[in-house]
Amino acid sequence: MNAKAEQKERSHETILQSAARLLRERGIAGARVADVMLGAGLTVGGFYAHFGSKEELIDEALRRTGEVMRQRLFAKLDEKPEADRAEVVLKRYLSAANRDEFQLGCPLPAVIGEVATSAPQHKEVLGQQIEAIAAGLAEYLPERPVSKRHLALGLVALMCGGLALSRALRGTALSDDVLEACRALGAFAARSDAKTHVTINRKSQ
Amino acid sequence: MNAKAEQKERSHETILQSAARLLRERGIAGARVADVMLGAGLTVGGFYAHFGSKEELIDEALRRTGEVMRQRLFAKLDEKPEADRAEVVLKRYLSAANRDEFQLGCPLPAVIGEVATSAPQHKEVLGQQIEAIAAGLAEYLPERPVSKRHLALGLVALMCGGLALSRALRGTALSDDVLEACRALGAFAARSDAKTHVTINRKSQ
DNA sequence: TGTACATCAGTGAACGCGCGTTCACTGATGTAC
DNA sequence: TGTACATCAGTGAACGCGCGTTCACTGATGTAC
Repeated sequence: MNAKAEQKERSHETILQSAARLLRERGIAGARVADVMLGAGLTVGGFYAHFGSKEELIDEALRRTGEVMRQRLFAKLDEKPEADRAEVVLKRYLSAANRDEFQLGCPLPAVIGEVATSAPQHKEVLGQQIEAIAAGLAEYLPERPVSKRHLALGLVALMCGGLALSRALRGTALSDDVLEACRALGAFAARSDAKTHVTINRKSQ
Repeated sequence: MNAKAEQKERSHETILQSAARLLRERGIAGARVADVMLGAGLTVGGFYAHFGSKEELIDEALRRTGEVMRQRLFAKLDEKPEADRAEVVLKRYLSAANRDEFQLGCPLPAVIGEVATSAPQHKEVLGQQIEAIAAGLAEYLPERPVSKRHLALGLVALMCGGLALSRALRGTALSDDVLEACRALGAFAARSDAKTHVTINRKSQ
């Protein structure tokens, strides 16, 4: 490959990462093309040599950030006791770090409100991301009267909702309370042995 | 009071209701001043005789819609068995009706993504709404190793998150799955007797 | 190897559009005498 | 009661600004001979 083509590929990647950061921090509308390019060290005009439209960029950024998130959530779970794994995922997600660090955090809370009224393609990508997290989580869930997929979907909603609320309220005491409350509720539902919830609660405080 | 003043008061109310509807349907950015006025049967120019700024309108609409929502959620609970009440609230909230009907639905899912990056006052109003729902819900919750407030906050996150996701995915099968999953998870945590979850599950399917 | 031309990633200014806000104006209602 | 003036809710056009997108241009890299 050419030095020129390599350069372009590198730029594409930089733009995508800049978009990913802004998407997580400010949502779809807030990830402005000019800001994305500025964040990538480039100027607005060059954008359309890399992406057909802003919507394409958002789709790609959503997929990418979702993937990164899942890798972080499910990393090194084999080092943990089997019964703890779902709870570990929940705690990783519902953490102050995931609320505050836009470089690596989850994009879903920033976009769930917007997707309902934006380009239909985003809806599809969002659905895929949710199914993917739920599928990953389902593997570590205990037997419950509901199917594992349903339990996992409920937990994903709890995770997204909790993180979105705590981000919306960032800087207030309530923000931390919400995170902690979601961790406790999630653990109560996700622990293999429901009787262990006393321990869970002690841990999460 | 004058006929003139009465007219103005009626207009104020109409504008607020139009704003409430758009806020629930499209969020803060989507509730455009011109659209709000159009929905109230008026023209843009008159807006600033009623509200100091769009932000003021949003604050007022958020408070109003939150109040309406709470009244609907907690209405006539005394007719229900005590142990069912929290579950009834959850089912009312996590219903297809609350997902689809913008006239009466909950505003929180539409705004949680935006509040993080919009006017600071909105953050405060959002916090108040969340505390209010949680406080209402807490009264009907069973004893758990977590405080009732914390359990309630977790449930509020589950409700908001579930409704936001199901709205974002509206029209897909996943949208309904998410609602149902959240109802089941919520009921599991909120029922007085945790052992009854088999029944709960049967009911919610 | 050197030279002349082609390619193309990126620039920067401009375009059209939609938004929140302002403002001169209108006409119906209210007030003073 | 009637008349002249004041008030003010609402109109409609304009303003400034920011956004996504386009486009003529630049200059470094690549290609052909």
